[in-house]
Amino acid sequence: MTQTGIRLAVSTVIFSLRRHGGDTRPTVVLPLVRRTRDPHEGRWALPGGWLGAEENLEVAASRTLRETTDLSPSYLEQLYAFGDADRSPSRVVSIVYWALVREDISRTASPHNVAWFDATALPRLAFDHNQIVEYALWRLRNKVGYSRIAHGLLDDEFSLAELREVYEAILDRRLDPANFRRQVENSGTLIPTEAFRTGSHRPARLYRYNHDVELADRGPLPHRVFLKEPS
Amino acid sequence: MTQTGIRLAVSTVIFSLRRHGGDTRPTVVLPLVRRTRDPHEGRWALPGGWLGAEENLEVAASRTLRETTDLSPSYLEQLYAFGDADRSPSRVVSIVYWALVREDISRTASPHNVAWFDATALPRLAFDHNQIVEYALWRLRNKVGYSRIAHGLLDDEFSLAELREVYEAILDRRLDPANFRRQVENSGTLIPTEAFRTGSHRPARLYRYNHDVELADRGPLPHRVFLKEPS
DNA sequence: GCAAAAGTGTTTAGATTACACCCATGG
DNA sequence: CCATGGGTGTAATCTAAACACTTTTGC
Repeated sequence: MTQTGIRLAVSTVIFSLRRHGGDTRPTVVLPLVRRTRDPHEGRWALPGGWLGAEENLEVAASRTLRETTDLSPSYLEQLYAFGDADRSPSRVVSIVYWALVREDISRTASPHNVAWFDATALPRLAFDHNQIVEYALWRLRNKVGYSRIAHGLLDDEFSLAELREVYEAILDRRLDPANFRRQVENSGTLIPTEAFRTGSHRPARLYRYNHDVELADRGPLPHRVFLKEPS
Repeated sequence: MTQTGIRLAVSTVIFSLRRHGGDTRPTVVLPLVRRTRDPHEGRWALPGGWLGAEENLEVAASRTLRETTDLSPSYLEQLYAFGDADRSPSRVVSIVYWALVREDISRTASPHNVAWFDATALPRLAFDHNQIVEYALWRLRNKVGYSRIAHGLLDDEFSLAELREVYEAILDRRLDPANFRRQVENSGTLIPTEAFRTGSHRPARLYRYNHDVELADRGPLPHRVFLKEPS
């Protein structure tokens, strides 16, 4: 009944946003860690680590994420368990999470073995991590359509244009500002504040997320009714 | 670097349909296995077993499912990894799959420590298996709305009424036959045959699933969802 | 013929889309 | 005043839902 040789790792695909030029549109970026030992020494890999003997999975994801990248996520959800026998020289089953980090937090200095990459232009990563990131990106794009996870990439207060930019960065297409406004207004997830984002043109009202509204699917516990997902 | 005391199990929530009375509507049922040893001796539990040292996760799910219930699924998908430290007296992380089994196959004699239960009226199960079944049911209900998994509970050829009954059993509400017909016809997933289901009233045309159409969300890897024969 | 399910047609309400247009600000 | 993004209005289109109606069988 003893099980030998199978080790359990927990890794996380962390998404954030980054504006590369001066005031260009944001793009989806993620932090990777350069491996300092075999296998795949020198390659970039997802942040992660071994599951502690008495540690819950989600706690392990938070811990390894913090230890390797020094980040704390605003959203964390299990993605998938990857366990093919040949995905690593030794037998490793990885429980992979995915997370969102606000742009300002992801801008703090990273450990020097950590670097941020554009999510759509990754080098060849260690193990099966390219596939894992692809799946996480698919889930992110999928989920932004029927939940309010986009808020996990923004500050407490934000303008509708800023929220729309998050959607546009994730979905990689432009959205009609007028229709976008109505959609989110009708969703009841936003509370208007009295503050405005002042800048080069007409000030934009700032909104705050309505925390009374139920959060979407953080795993097996919540109960939603009947939603649609694109295929 | 060694990891001690954490064992990896693979379990599966298996759904099928059962007509209880003479020609009543089908309900969703699932097979459970009575535990013959501690912990939770005597309680009903999900079929499963330990992950083999060189065994892929999906293969382990198929194998343990076959070994404990003698069933072969028409659909198999990873559900979630449950790993809370206190979910079992010893540390066990369970990779849970969920599966569909056609009604005729589920009617074959089960091993005598296996029994079928109505999915909505379960006794208190071993470990956290009640929660797991709840989540699998939620996923099934969710997924039936945007994919064609319902076909996994039917024979090769079926009438629209039979397909609708599957939806109604899963969603636990009646659907308008006229609108249901149009929806599935427009989805392009059905191929009409020249056969008819003859019975007490006007014969109903039989349809076949269009295997050219891609199914939604089958997990991260480019693998097929509908399994052919027992693996 | 009658009952009941198979199958078609139509109407309505709501959501999505496209886009015209006004508003408010910095410069 | 002008350029630009903020914000509103509206018509066309698409979809889901409700339900009346016709068709075809067993009895």
